[in-house]
Amino acid sequence: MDLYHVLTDDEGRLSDMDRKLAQLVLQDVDFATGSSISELAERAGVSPPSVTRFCRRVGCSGFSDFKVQLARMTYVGLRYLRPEVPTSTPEEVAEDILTKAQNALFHLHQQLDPRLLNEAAQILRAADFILAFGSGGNSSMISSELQNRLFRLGCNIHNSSDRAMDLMLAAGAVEGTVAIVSSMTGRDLDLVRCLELMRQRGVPTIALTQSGSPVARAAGLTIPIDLPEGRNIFRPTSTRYAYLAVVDMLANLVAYADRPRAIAVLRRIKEELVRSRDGDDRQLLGD
Amino acid sequence: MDLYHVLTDDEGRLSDMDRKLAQLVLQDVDFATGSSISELAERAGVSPPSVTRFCRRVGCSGFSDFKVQLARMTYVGLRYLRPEVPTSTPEEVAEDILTKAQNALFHLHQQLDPRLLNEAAQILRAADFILAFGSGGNSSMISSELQNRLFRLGCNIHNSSDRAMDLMLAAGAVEGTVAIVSSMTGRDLDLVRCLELMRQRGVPTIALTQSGSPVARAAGLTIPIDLPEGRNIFRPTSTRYAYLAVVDMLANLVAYADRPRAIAVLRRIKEELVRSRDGDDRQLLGD
DNA sequence: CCGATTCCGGAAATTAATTTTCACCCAACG
DNA sequence: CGTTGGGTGAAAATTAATTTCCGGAATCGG
Repeated sequence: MDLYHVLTDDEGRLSDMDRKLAQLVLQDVDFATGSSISELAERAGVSPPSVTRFCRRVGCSGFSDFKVQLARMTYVGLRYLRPEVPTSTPEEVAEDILTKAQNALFHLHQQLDPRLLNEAAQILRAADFILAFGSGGNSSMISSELQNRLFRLGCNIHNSSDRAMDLMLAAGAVEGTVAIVSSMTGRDLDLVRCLELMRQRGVPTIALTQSGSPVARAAGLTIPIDLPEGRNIFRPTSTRYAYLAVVDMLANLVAYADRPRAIAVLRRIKEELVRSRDGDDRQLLGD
Repeated sequence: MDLYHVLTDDEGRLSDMDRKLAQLVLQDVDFATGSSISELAERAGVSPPSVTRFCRRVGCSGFSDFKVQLARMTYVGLRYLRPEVPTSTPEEVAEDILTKAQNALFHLHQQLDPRLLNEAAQILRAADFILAFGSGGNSSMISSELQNRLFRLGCNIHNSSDRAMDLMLAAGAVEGTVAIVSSMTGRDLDLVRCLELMRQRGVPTIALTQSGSPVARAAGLTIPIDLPEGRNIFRPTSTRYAYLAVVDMLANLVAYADRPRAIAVLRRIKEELVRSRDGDDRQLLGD
C-alpha cells in the first residue's frame, strides 16, 4: 500500500537491482511516471523484464499500475523526496507550504486510529466540564480551537494556555471534569504535572501528542500524532494541520454523539449571529 | 495541465461522448486509473479509439499519460466528487475531514496568486506596526495566528478579535501601521468600517477574504480565498486550512524578506524556550 | 426538402508496449 | 568440483493502445 516506504527500502527487502531502480525512480519521479518500461529500463541499465519484476516486488500488479501508484504518491509526497529544495520565490513558498500541509494530513490519515478518536469523543461528550490545555504558539491554538468548536456543541469548556493557571485549574478540578491537552513535543513538564494531578483525582485525561512522550505516558488516553521528523520537514508549522484535523474530527464525533443537542445549540448561536449581521448565515455552519 | 477543470468541462469544450467519459471517470476515479482502455471503453459504452481521442482532447498524450495525470489529481480531489457520503462511523468522519481539508488546500493551490502574496508580505515586512483583525471562531484564530507567527520574525504586531476594540485601534492607527484582516464571509460590516477608516488615513490594508465581498472591496490589497461552497463541502471548518496555509506563506515570505532579522529573533526566542524546558529545542523551529 | 459536406465514432488493422517463457550465469553450499 | 537456487536478459508471445479507414448522422446550403 505504501509505495514510498517500499521504495526507500527501510526493511532491506529489495535486491541490488531493485534498489538501483528504486533510487532512479525516486530521483526522478516525473521521468518514471512519464516514460515507458523500456526507457526506464535503459536508463537504469537493466532489461524491461526486470522492471516488470521490480514492479511486482514492490506490490503493484504491473508496470502500468506502478506508474499510477507512483503518480498518486507523488502529488502528496513530491517535496518529501527532495526536501531541501531552497524555497525563495513566492511560488515555491506557496507550493512548499501546501505540500507540507498535505503531507501532514496524509501521514495523519495513515496512522490514525479512529477507535481512539471515538473513545475520546465519548469521554468528552459525557463530561460536565472540559478543560483544554496547551501552551506555546501551536498548542495554544489547538486548545482555543477545542474551546471554540466544543462550546458550540453544548459542552461546558474552558481553555487555558497559561501554565500557572493550568496547574491551578488541574488542582481544583471537580468530579465530572475531563481534561484534554495538546503538546506537539510531548515534553511540556508542567503539562505532565497537570495530567498527574488530575489522574490522581480521577479526572479523565486525553492527550494529543507524540506517542511515547512524557505527556503521552501521563495521560489516560493518548491520541498519538507522530509525524516523521526526518529532514526537518514536519516542523510544528505543518504538524498543526494534523492537530487541527484531529480537533475537527473530535468535534464532529462529539456532535454526532448527541445530534439533537448539538443542533439546538448551533441554531441558537446562529440566530444570534444573524441578528448581529447583515443576514449572513454562513459564518457558523461550521458543523 | 489542469485535468480536473477540463474534466468538469467548465468551458463546455467537450462533446457529448467526451462528457460521458469525463463523468464516468470522475464518478469512479479508482476504476479509471486501474482499468485498461478497453475496460473503460466498455463501461462507458464507447469504443477504445474514442477513449484515446478523449485523452488527447483533455490534454494528455495518450491513455497511459491520462491515467497518470488522473492519479496525480485524484488523491486530493477524490471525495469532492462524491461529497455526500453520510459520515457516521469514526472512520468516515476522519476520512471526510481529512479529505475536505486536503480539498481546501488543493483549491487554494489552484487559485492562489503568489505575486499578491508576495506583495502583501513586502507590505507587512516594511510596517512599523501591524494590526491583525478577525473575529468569530475562525477568523480570530487566523488573526491570532498572524500575531503568533509574525512576532517571531521581529514584527511589531497586535491582534484583536474584539470589534469595538478593532474600531478604536483602526481610528487611532498612526503612520507606519499596516492592517491585515481576515473574514471568511467578507461580510463583516464592522471590519469594513475599520478598513475604510484606515484607508482614509493612508494606512495600508490587506484582507484575506472572499473576492468581491464588501471586505475585499474595502481593503487596499485583497488576497482572495474563494473556495467553492457547492454542496456544503467548504464550510468554514475546512476553509480554515486554506486560511492557515496563507498565513504560513505570508510568514515565510516575510521571513525570507529579511532572513538575518528573522533568524536573530527566532534564535533569541528559542534560547528562552530551551532554558525554560528540559532542553527540548524542537518546539519553536517553526520556520 | 434534398444533396453535399463535414464531423464524429466504431471496426479492423497496425503498431507499440508489456509480460511470459526459457535459457543462462553466478554464487553459495554441499 | 558439481549442484542448486536465485536472479537476469533475450526472445517470443501476448496484450494493450493507436492509427487508419470507412460509414453514418447532423448540418448547412441550395
